[in-house]
Amino acid sequence: MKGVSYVSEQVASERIRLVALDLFGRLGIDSVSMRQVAAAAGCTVGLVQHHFGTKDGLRVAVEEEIIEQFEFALSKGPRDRASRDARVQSLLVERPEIVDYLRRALLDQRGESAGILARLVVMSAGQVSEMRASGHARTDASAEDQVLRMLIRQFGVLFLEPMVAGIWAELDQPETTCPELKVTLTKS
Amino acid sequence: MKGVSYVSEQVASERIRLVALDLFGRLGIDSVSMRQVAAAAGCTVGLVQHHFGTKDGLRVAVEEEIIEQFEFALSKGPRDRASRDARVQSLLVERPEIVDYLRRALLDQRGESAGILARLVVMSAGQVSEMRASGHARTDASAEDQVLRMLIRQFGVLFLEPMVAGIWAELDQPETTCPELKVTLTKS
DNA sequence: TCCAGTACAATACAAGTGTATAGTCTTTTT
DNA sequence: AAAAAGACTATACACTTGTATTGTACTGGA
Repeated sequence: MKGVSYVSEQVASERIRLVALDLFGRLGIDSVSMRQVAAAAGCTVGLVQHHFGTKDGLRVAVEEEIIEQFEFALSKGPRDRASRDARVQSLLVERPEIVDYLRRALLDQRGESAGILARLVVMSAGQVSEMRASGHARTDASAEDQVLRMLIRQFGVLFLEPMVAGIWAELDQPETTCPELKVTLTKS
Repeated sequence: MKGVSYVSEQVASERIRLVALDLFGRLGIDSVSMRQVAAAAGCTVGLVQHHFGTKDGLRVAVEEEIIEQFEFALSKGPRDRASRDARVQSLLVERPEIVDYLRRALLDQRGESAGILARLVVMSAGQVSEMRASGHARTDASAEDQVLRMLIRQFGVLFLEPMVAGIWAELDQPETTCPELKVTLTKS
């Protein structure tokens, strides 16, 4: 046991999982190599293999981390819709890597990463049926609709945000790529 | 000049460009190899190189195709907002590969593919300023707002559609991955 | 006829990929 | 203390990647 413990001095396997989640979310799984992950985690490729076997094993571990966070946010605290939404929302705001990762998973549709979406849908469906049973949700609307609305309510804005931000970035500093835009906008 | 002309018997460079746009949009540029493009176009890698130089050259050509389609949709026909929106909308509906490609470009934010967004923003800004000048748009609102609204109006639904469809797919056939969901949903 | 230019194919190569294997420490267990 | 287990490194291998190079067939103009 070490006396001093820096933030970066966690157990290595956890550090690897965290940087992998970050890199996967920012760049996409396929665009991130095992060696990049190892370098970012400050270890060698062999150690990543030792802890997670293959790259797909690392992906599974990363998704497991996400699922755990969701389960935690859903299980603790009061069970009404507003409270739960707030907890999920604060999780997503505090950990944007998760949003990035899920956005890519949702975008890809196909591929192994689609599985995590199924699990989140299952969790949301479980929440909806529980809220229906406990009187926190109406029972005169279809459960599918409520699930979809719950997902859109929680992810919609966060998924769209980088897209809108990207457009805004182009509007704010268009002179780097297209000098005439700024003029057009300011004069009109 | 050939007497018979099948649909797949266009000039090869055009065929390559079209299948590249399709593959890039569906799988992402990085996930598509030159050899995949060549195979899908029914030629060899050498020919792709011959026509487009590098993979980045192919990407530029693909984006040029998209820009041309937009310019055509914006330039022809009546110039009021409703007509223009309808033309752009029908372009995007008829060619979903373009939507797929732009969704990825917008999602990636970084990378060379961000450039095409800048060009589309410039085009939209030009449209807005023209509509302001010709009285087809208000001048009491900010031009930035109008540009953003125009982009969201034209792309928003199409960008979101596959994501929502993905969630719906999980809701419709969840028994493949999670048997208990179907029960939960139908009984509640 | 020559010949220059273009469309296309075949192959070769260096770099990067995931992963298997073997080895060296360090810790824990007996 | 001896041994088993785990953390971690180093290296090698087969494969894919983008691209450079070279060669072949066909075209249209001189």
